[in-house]
Amino acid sequence: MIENLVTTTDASTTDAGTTDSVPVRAIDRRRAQTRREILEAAWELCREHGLAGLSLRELGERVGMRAPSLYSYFDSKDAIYDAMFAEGQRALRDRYLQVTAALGDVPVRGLLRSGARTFFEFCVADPVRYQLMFQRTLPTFEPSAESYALAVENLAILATTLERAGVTDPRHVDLFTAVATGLTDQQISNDPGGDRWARLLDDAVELLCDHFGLPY
Amino acid sequence: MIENLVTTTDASTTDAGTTDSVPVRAIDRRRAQTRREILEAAWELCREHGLAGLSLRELGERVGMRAPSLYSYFDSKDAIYDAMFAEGQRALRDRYLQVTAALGDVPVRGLLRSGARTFFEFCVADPVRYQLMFQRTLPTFEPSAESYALAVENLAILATTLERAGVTDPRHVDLFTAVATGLTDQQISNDPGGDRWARLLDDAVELLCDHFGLPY
DNA sequence: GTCTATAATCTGATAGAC
DNA sequence: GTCTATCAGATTATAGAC
Repeated sequence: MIENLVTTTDASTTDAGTTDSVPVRAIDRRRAQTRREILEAAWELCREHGLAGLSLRELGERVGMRAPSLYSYFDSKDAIYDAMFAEGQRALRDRYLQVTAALGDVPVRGLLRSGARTFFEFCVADPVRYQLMFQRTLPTFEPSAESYALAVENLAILATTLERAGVTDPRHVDLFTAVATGLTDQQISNDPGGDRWARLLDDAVELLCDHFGLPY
Repeated sequence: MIENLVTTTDASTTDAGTTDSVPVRAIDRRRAQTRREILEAAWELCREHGLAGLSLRELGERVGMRAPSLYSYFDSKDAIYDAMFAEGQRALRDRYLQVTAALGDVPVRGLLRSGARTFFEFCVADPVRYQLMFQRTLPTFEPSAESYALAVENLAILATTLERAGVTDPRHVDLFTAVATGLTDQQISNDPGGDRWARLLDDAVELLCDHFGLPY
């Protein structure tokens, strides 16, 4: 899923050489592949032991290497969290763009409905990712400037979608995001695996659209 | 604040002896006082280093004793978290009861408005407490049966308040809680110390009341 | 790039003297 | 009840051989 999610914040942009470029690029590809494997294992471990329960020993073991070898791929543990954060933001962006591209001239309420549902399902699908991306729970970790920029980009996409739908009042924007995250949060915290709040999503969006005075 | 919050889950119910009962009770009081001091220091440290950043050595140092001595007051680190969780639930209950007692025959919308604001302000006042009470972020910690019962009691108080206001549809109850937690969560995560979402609270409640068809 | 070895430090928890 | 000493690990991170 999400095949072309590269996750290389540093491995690209240096493949301009022409001579010997084939083996070099093969090595880069291998390296990027290993980074992906490490991150995939990191996600697994975080789902098993909680976000803060990630250990480099166990992570190394999971990908078939010793903990110190991980430092060939990431500068620190927080750098791994940062790559995961960025990966999550990219995945959300791809999901947003994919959905908004599929909908051509859908009515504005449908736009907001599917926007809210896209966010909701993305978050519910992986609570640990949600925790990393949207909640301040790891005291030491703070996203890098590059990763933070991805988060800002996603907020911009959201704002654009709302604007396309005719929601321009900042208070309305904030209310919309609050309702969406509230339903999401309750679903994750109080009915994991269920649909108790998911079933309220469309009604909530409709209610907000009425309040905003949007056309049907 | 909240003077009579005793936090003794185990220290009471054993003061039936008549002979020598005065010094025994004095010792119990001293013990309970020390427990309170430990918990107060634990809150402080969690606010400084995050919920998961609590360390028994540092906690002992903060209250003027060595880490092992803490085991005279609490069975384990998780027992400390559990006492904090219970303390939070009791504080919320006291706040609820205090507010609903002050309002006698207030109109139903006013009841919901102040109920939502009570919850909102309680949570925003102490994000770490909010995290401990309402978010699953400490992998090892799970509230004890007694502490969990306090949480259930608070949910019952909330349900009763909503019912008093005429909100009986379970979907409406869930929507109300989702909106309240959504505003709360956004305020804590994206505007700590500010009032960006606090200012939307009354409008949101009014919107929900309209939707529920409640009288003014 | 991967390894071993280890630094340096932290952790929660226990034993037993006093 | 408090202490010291310690268990039995855990942790991230680095040095240096290969």
